[in-house]
Amino acid sequence: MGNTEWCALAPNQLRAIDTAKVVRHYRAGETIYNQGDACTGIHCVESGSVAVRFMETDGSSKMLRIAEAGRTLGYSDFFGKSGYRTSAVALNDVTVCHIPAEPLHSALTHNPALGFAFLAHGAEDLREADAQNVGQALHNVRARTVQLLLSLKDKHGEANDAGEIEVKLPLAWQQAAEMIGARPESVSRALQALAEDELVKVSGRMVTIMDLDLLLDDLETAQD
Amino acid sequence: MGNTEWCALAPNQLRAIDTAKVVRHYRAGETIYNQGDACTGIHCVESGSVAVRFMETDGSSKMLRIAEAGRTLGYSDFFGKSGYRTSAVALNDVTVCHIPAEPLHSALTHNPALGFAFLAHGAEDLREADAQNVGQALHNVRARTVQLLLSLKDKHGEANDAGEIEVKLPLAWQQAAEMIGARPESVSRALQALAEDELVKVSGRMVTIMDLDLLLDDLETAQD
DNA sequence: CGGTTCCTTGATAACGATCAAAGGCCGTGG
DNA sequence: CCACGGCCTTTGATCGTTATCAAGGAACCG
Repeated sequence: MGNTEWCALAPNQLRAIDTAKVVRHYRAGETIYNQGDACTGIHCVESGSVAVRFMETDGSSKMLRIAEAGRTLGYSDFFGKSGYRTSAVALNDVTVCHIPAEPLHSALTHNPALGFAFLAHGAEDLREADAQNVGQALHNVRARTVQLLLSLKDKHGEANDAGEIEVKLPLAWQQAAEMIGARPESVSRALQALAEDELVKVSGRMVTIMDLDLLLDDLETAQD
Repeated sequence: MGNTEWCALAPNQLRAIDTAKVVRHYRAGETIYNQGDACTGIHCVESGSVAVRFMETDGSSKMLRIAEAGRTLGYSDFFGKSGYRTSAVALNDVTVCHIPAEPLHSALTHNPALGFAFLAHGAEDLREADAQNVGQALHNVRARTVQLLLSLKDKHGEANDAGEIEVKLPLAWQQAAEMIGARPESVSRALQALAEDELVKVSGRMVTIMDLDLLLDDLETAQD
């Protein structure tokens, strides 16, 4: 199960969770759970990337975040206990293990350290949500696009021979647009502008950051 | 301490916290803690309203949320353990009690129920942050203004004889604008438009919702 | 190869930001 | 009690960014 919150567990507790857990595989586009479904437990992403999105009553929706391997999904809905607030959809081939409510609840009651791990996890998610809020309110599409690139580079970036960072995006422009609160056309134009300024190179879903420092400078210098 | 997460505590644990806590009073505009300060514990709002805001390196800032009586401040920074991510400023006269790290940590280790309470609290904050994200991305200033009004009416609204809801705003337009990611001028104009449509009446910081259902309809019908 | 889906490109329009100025509100001090 | 200064709010005019609409092109897949 990798080195996640579960490290906090004693061997016998871990065994109880391990026997109860269900491992599932999803292909790109498949739904892991749907907004409104009853919350039967939590989901841990073991590999792949999962999009978390929220849909409004009128049908419009927004992608809230991307959960990478090692992240836990639906835990906040679990503790909030009123069904899933969001939907989770696989962005590529994904392995998820589902942990039913009961063994989890029991482990939490017997091991405070596990609770701390979840609290830290929750703090991190809130931090990211707040950061997105701030970015959306204060920065223009170009800056938000850069921020998205920067946040994706950690998990999806790879340095090449030229000292550049190649980021293989796990999402379509359309979805990227949804993440930063813009239209696909605007993201397309923003990336084009960045390419013209020789800050990045774009080729399909592969974006190469030519000079990380220059890109960071660009964020600082941004007019809004 | 009202009926907050602390209800989960046994009498002797409660006493330990009670003796360690420090009650403080703040006047409008005073700072409870500053972004970047070391996190010495958590703060519970006992009365009044507290603004939580985040400032960027360039000086621009955004108000993230308003913490009302009964809410806990800084807990996510406490669990994230790297200083306060945000600043907290009193919007009006406020009573806050500060609970130092040590007794809190100890109570959490000995009482899993307290951990659950904080997890639920965190889930709620994340839910609200997500909702703000969605609103900011999908709705125009008028709709966001309405949403802010609706969210404030629960704590600051009061029904009058005519069946209307009078909402006494705890913040200036300027701050309201910062919350919904807009400029004060835009909020002013949005409220004016709502008044012209006879959905609300505005008089200083008192906003009267003339018909809640009509206002909700307006949100649904909104063009974006 | 035809279909779908996604991306680009261009033209236009609208929403909200920005700038500037004037008017209220309130506390302070004469 | 009135005058003053500061801060917030309103109002008007203009500008810019981004959404929107529309059409053409590229990539992918059966």
